[in-house]
Amino acid sequence: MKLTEAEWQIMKALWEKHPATAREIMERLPAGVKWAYTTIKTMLTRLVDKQVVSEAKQGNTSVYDPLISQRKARLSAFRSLLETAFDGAMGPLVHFLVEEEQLTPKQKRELARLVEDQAKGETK
Amino acid sequence: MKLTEAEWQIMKALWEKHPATAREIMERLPAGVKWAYTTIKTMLTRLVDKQVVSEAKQGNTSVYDPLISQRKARLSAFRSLLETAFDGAMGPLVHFLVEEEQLTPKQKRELARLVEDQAKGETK
DNA sequence: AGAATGCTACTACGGCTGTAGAAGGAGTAG
DNA sequence: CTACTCCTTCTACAGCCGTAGTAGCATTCT
Repeated sequence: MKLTEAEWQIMKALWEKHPATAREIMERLPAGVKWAYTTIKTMLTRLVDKQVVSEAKQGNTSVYDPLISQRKARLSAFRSLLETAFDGAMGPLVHFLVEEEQLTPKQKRELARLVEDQAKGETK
Repeated sequence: MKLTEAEWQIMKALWEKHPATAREIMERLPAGVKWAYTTIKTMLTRLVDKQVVSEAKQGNTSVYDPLISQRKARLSAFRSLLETAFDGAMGPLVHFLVEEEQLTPKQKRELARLVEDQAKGETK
């Protein structure tokens, strides 16, 4: 399921600690983000509609839980980028990553190490 | 500048060969994509408004050119993903990439090689 | 000249997004 | 009982996106 930019904000707050009420989510949003309470409610409702979040009543208050993991959401966002911007192939992305100064030397070394570790584990 | 999914299709066709007319772009779209000619014109107009494409008259026909490179568009899309889905940090993304089976063994080796090459060139 | 073709500019329209206000029920402090 | 506070649901609205139709002007075939 595709999340919008604003929805990611909500979801991040929710993944961080859940279940959570709308108010708790509001408090956990990044400092810069100042949405009205009802804005958050609206987005939560939409997320529930999208089946990305579940809603349960606790007294008169709704309590929300993520229905998809951050991992899954990331995967989906990543795939989408790959698809639209890199012809769906890792090749161009890898190339881009390495070429575009996207990595600090440290990250490059870390990446190299991680990749090597993984590569080693595989049958050729 | 942020491109939408549909705009990426147009842009890809345009990067492939340009300058190009709307009709040429139409012909160069992936087989699956069947947009009306005017749809393409509309999107081109919007891209011109967004200053992502330039338009020049050749007789009574418009000829379009990309104003941003594919590299730059990719960079921007990539940054946006990084920002919204990976907390703006390469660390989580790298981790994700290596963990999530996003790479075939071959790609991992290639990535490792590329990364090493780059890492070598740098002052530690 | 008349008809067909091709291009342009303008208009449209439903759905999604960001952002919220308003109204109303319920618990709580006085 | 009354006022305040908090939560909920409904409604709104502008802007962007996907997708195109229509009308009008120029060129070209017959």
